[in-house]
Amino acid sequence: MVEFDLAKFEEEAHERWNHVFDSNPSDREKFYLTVAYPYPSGAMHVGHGRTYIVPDVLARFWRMRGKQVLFPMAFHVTGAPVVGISKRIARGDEKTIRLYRDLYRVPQNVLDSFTDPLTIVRHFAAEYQRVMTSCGLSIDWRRRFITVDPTYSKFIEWQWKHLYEADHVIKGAHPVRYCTVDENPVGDHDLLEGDKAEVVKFTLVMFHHGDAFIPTATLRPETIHGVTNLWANPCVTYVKALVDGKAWIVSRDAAEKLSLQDHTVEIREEIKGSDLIDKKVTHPLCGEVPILPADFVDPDMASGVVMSVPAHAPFDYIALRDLQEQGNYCQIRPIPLIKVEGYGEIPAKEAVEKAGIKSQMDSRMDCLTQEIYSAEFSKGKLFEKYGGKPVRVARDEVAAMMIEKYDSKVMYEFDLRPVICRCGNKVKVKILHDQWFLKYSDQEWKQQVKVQLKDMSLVPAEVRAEFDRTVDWLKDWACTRRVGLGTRFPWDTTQLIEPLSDSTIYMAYYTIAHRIREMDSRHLTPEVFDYIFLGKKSPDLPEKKKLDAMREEFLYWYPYNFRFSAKDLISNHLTFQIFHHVTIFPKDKLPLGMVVFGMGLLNGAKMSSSKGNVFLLEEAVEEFGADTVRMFLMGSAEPWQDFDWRNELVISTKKQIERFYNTVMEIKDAGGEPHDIDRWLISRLQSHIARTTEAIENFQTRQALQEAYFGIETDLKWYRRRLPGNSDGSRELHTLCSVWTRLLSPFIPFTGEHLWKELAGEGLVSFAPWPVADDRYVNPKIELAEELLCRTVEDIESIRKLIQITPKSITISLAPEWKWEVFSLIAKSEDRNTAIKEIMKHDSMKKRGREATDAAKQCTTLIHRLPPQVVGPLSREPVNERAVFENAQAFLEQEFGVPVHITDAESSCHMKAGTALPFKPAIIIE
RNA sequence: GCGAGGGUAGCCAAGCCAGGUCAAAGGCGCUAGGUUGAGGGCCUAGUCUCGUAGGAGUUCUUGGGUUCGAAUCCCAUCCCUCGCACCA
Repeated sequence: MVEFDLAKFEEEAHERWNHVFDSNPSDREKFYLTVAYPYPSGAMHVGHGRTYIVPDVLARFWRMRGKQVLFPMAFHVTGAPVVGISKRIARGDEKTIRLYRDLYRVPQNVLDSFTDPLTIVRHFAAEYQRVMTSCGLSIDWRRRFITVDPTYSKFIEWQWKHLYEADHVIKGAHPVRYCTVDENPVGDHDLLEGDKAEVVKFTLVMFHHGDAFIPTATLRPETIHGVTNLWANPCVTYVKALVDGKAWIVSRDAAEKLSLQDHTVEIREEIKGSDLIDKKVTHPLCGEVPILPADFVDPDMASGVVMSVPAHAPFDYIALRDLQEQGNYCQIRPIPLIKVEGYGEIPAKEAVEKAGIKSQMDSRMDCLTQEIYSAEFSKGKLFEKYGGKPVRVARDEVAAMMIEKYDSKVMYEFDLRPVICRCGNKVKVKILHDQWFLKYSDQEWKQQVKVQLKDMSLVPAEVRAEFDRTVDWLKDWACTRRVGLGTRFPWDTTQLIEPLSDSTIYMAYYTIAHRIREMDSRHLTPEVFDYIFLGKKSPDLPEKKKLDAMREEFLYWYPYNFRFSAKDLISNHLTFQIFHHVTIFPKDKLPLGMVVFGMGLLNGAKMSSSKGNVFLLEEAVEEFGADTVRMFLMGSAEPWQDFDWRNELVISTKKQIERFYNTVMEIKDAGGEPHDIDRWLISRLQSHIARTTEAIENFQTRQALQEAYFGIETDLKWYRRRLPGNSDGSRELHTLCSVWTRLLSPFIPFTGEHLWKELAGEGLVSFAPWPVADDRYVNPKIELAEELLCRTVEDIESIRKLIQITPKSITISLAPEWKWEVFSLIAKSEDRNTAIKEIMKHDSMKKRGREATDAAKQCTTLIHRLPPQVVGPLSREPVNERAVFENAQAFLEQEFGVPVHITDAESSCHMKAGTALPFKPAIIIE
């Protein structure tokens, strides 16, 4: 007998699987599943493992069910991150190098070549393919491509032509992070600091000062009515500049920023901050107010001047108070304008005093500010005299009104500072023109997507709400970039198509990927793709034969049946792809279903490559074996749930596989004659087959394993316990082994192949027929009898444990026939509460009196406790309990090591005998 | 803040949609016993409280409600996780 050795099984299987999963159109029904292709910028960890193993299990399952299965894979290499990585490696960034050298185990000579971004993705794409193969993924690798292949770019260009013609691509302006030294937009990877900072939209409230404007930047324009003063920093140098031909007074930093945001700016003169103090300014909505000094005003924050609303802003309140305590500006009073539940007249004052804050520098000030802003935004209402509207409504209305009537402008600025480019310069916000958008805001387009969503099957069902909401919420998407790898944007070749936008219909490309490779990319005009995907004929198509073959593949495979992807992609990729599909493809080629994954944890903490909290998939496979990794990942949680990788649990998974293997090897050649217990085993097996099948059809890998592994194992344990001492089991066990191996082989294909060779001799289990539950083998009577026996054995055990005497004999006393009548009447009755009354109306029961009522009550309790699948048959037909126990007498005596007697309760004089109920005989241990 | 999901025994986790099969599957950990004995062994039993007869009592975040009956349905509450975009 071959010892359990996963490494050996893996080697054997890989040899036999060479190219067997390559899949071509055939006369069988197809099943096409795709999973989000990886961005290969680093090594695979066990979290990735799950993402690709789930579809593989499904692919293997449907293949065994006789479908023509397509499971392809490609690599997404477009985008910016890898460009940043290569730059960091080139300049010797320690952190990056450590990650790649130590965690991802890239040899030094390879690492040296990583200064070229394409080399990085090519290296890891090869790694991915190698590790995926080692995990046993049944992928058709002929169809592999990467997203910078020239043929793929042609395909993307074709797609965009259609989007453009459908009016979904528009040009606009967009604020971006921008470095004025590099003269380039700044991506995440180019930042030294401030990667959390977001661009927010400030309203510039324009105060008049002589012939000039003093713009103050605010997020709360509705508070204009409560302005008591402005704040300027006396230590800062301001400038007077002509902005779009009109004089503005702003900080020097602000002047430069404004020039990046669609304003012409000419600086005319410098003004010391101290010269502004005590000057008066006016605004039509709040009248005349003074400018007061404040150190906290940051010249790098928007315009460098802010308006002060001491009633509602803690910073303003406390700054004003400080000045007043020195005896200045005592005539200024906070002007409240917002009523908010939970606060009195002047919320800022109240909050500051309640918290006992003494100084502007108090670290709690930010929290406090946040708290008041939130409360006012969510629950606040303007006073009646200012319109009485809720703050969240008034904010936008006031801003719009001030822009229209009072010269206000919008200014973009970061919500956090500093934001520093890796060149060391401060990053600013620039409004970029020539920015292209996908018009996801288009209501009609949204509507088409919604219609399609309705027809799609979504797993798990709960995510439907999230999809619906995402469609409603999507705004225009900036779809072109200036840095990174990717396909050139057709209408502006200085820009690239953004990586999420080039990954929306590539599932269609898989169907032709292995054939289009043979074509010259220069021949791949839009007309060619129109023919392949849409069947549109045009003259002079090149290499018509090849095109026809591709058209045939596409028609056969498309649409895909299921797409698998991570949960966090719902709000972009998974939804985008529906948008693009509905535009380009006809109804019968639109996606059919999606499965959304949960995320991976490592020992309870979120897996993250950047934090080093990952376990590499390759290491896992080496240490525990591919089948172990697969079975653990599939069995520890359902695909859409989060799973937690813990080594000690993985170890026990390996033991389970070993136990399965050893059991099959032990019992497969048993040759005994079948008994009743064999019929029981095979009967039970049918429901395990049915339930496993149903679970996998519903993507419940965990449920399926529970059923296919533990369900059958538990039965087998009971079976072997029930066998007479001298028996190894019957030849039925061979059937069971064959079924069992096939049920588990999608999960543990390597062990599966090895066992299948032992069992069947030839052929691959990967293509063996999936077991089908056969009703002819289902025997409810025998299952019920065994259930009765098993329950009785459990009862005997629990009594024996409790009384702790050494028993000399066991008597099983069976309930009389009239109790079966009672049982059946109660079980059948609609209302089990009134059933007792009904029963007592019968004369035969009346004469038993109290005894009958008690029995009825006990039966009611029992019926509630028994599973419905037991109660149902019992109510129709009593079990011949005597036969069950007499057949099992030898077994019982062997189990308990004492003589076992079977009696009728009615003829017994033992006081316990009266407690006998149907399906629950009285047990007397003496 | 907005949107989606979730809180079950020492831990992980099933059950909840279709209320009585629920003191609540399975696993891990722990405890005891067995295994004539190496190897991240294997097997059996126990693991809320009480109980010398298969039982009873109190549990499923918290507080209410509906019901003969609630882990499951309704309302409220507290806490947690994820997404909120130009980033794959």
